[in-house]
Amino acid sequence: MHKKEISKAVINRLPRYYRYLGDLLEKDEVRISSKELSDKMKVTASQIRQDLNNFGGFGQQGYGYNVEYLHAEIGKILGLENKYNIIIIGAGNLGQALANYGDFERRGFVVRALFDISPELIGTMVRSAEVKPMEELEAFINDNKIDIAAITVPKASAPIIATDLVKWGIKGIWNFAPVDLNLPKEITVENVHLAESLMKLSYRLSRKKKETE
Amino acid sequence: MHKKEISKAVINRLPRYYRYLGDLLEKDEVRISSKELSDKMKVTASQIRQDLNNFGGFGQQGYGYNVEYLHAEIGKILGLENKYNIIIIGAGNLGQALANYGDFERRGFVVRALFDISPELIGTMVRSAEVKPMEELEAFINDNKIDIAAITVPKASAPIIATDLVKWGIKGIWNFAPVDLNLPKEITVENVHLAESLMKLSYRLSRKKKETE
DNA sequence: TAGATTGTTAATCGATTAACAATC
DNA sequence: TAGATTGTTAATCGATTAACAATC
Repeated sequence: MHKKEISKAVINRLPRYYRYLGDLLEKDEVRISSKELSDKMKVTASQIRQDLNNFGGFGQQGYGYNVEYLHAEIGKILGLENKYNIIIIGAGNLGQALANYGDFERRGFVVRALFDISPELIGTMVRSAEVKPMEELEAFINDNKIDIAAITVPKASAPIIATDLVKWGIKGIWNFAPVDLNLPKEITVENVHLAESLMKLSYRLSRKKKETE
Repeated sequence: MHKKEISKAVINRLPRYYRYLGDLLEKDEVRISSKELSDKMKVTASQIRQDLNNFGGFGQQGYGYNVEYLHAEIGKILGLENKYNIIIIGAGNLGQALANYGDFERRGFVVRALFDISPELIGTMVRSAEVKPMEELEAFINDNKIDIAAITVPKASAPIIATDLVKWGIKGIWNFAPVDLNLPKEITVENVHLAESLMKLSYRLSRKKKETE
């Protein structure tokens, strides 16, 4: 028997729920109703309840949801109870920015090393991770239990490197290169296409400009 | 009379069409049918035709689409025929990474300055843009025609800075802080939530792991 | 108990896909 | 002209919202 597949739209919303619940938790809020949360997040209460009920009944009639409990449960759903070892391929500004962002580590994502071809970068430290030469990549993956590789290299090299990474056993790829990686379906690829994000902004700006003309 | 609003799903796909057409253009491809493009992009040909016809009939029966023409038209739709002046608030690694990314400039997005509070950064150059003190922000916006402000400051300061930016006339915000900015609806905000992207990756990884257990 | 709010079913809305006549 | 492929309408599918009985 097949458990109903969770839709992509729902999954996309989960991290945002998690963030809002984390914020409430920091403010020592104990309980919240779907209605209150819906006001804050500007989505319908109905959608919140539908989304959560894909995973289980986390609330209580007449009361609402316990903030701490719901936060923890969504964290589990998102797989945040696991620890993830990350390597970053490409130690340019973006790679360094990712390595330096301490919030990831708080959530259990630990950057183990960066890799680059530039001799000036090799050997330097970014936060607590070393920049290593690409030649050591395969061995490093073999010797360490690496879960995720972030790709921040130029467009042209990204597909080649991705193929290598998969060959060497990487299962999760966080891709920042402006290209779609065609990899076996058992590999999980999450894309961050900054240029496309900027174009969406420019679309909306230029359309608003046209409206007022 | 109201022209039918273009759905968000369609707009989200436009930059990807634009990218694929740009790639084809570089390979000197002259024409492409919705079927061929659908094979490459792994979406249905029907969706491609539907999406494009929201904006006009760019193709020709029996022939398909002229790559160069369609690329240019989508560029116009996305507002890429305009030039955009950008400032970056926060000159940390991420801000510097954005300023250094030359591809944006090629598309008409020019970084005019970065702003930061850190004395070590102030006065330094990132590519062709200077890091200036936050005190000069208001004057700089007044003296230059700034279209977009990228926010790469910590979560706590982001909403305050965003409010100031709006007060000083900024209409477009590219927000990298992990917070939702509640601004007047005439302000266009495009969010890049890296932590949420990483959580989506971890969700999918941990679910695949469970499946094989 | 009475009031509040969930969990869930049913209704609606919107987006995607299929089909095909129009036409290059 | 015959073949190919668009533009567009109609059918299907999926996601969101509304409604309300269940129940804390």
